[in-house]
Amino acid sequence: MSRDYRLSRMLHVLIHMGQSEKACTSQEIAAMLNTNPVVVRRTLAGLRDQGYVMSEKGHGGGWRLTRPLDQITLLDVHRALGPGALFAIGPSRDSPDCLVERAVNASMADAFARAEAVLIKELSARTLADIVDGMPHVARRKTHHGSRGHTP
Amino acid sequence: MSRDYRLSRMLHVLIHMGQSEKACTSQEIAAMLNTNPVVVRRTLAGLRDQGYVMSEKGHGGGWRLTRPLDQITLLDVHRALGPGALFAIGPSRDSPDCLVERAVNASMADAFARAEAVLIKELSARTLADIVDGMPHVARRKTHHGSRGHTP
DNA sequence: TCCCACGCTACTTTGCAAGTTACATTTGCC
DNA sequence: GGCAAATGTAACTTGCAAAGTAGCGTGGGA
Repeated sequence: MSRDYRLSRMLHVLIHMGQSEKACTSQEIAAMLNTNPVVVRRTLAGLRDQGYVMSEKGHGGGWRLTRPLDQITLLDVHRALGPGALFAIGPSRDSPDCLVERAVNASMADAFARAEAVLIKELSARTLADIVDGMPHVARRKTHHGSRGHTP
Repeated sequence: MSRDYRLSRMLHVLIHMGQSEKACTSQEIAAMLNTNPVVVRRTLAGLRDQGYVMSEKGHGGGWRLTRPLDQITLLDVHRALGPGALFAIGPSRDSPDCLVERAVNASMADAFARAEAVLIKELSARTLADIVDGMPHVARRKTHHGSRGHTP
């Protein structure tokens, strides 16, 4: 079962944006993430619509953060990416009228809801600035990406 | 992103086995889950290998529980299904040398680990018998499945 | 002996998000 | 004004892991 790497990727990208003076183009971000510029635009569109980034067309255009890193939580980003499932495991719907299936799904839903509550709490308690603060000192000023772009 | 319904399905099936006097065939279980008998055998093989069910060939053969429902937890079943991901979201590996990516993944890993710990705790604290106890009284004795098999 | 039933391999199909192509539109630079 | 940089978005293709399926082997009870 393939995984959803969008959250990790966007957190990565947003921190780089927060540390850059100029706008980042979709092409540059695509190179950073080993993907296609169109995929970058699709993903960032959600963050733009929720107000965390803004985009500009034309020369010198690209993407910029709209607020400081300490005002964006991991939960903010997760939610801006849209209603994707948190858990890979879900309730089956083979026999909706079956009382056993209902009871099983109810018990699972309760267990998963508790775990989700913890995850939501954890994600909302961390900002992008916290992630930067957790990095080695030298890295805060100059991340791995030099003038020659992201290391493949 | 498709979901993994095996846990829910197996919990469903195991409870029915626990309430049945006779063995359940792969064909019967497949009908219950709207799937193919081969898929049922594949999935139950893991539970058999871990000792929760046993299988018998030939007339009157099929699958049976090896222990009472109150001695099987949701975690037991989950683990018997093999190393599948709990979360749909994962760490990206676009730039393994990038310090930002590492910091992002470390922060996410910590948050997800806390949620996973809660889920593991919840799943290990519930048995299949607890699920049955949570059902309406009449349903405990005679679940929806009558002599004519599972309702589609 | 026959048929029930599991065991398992090998191959095909499916679902769906990413990948890709293509084109429209905006915008700053020269 | 022309050109190139850059986003926006539709439409189509691709990749891939798990389910679906066909087929055959083997054990075992009637």
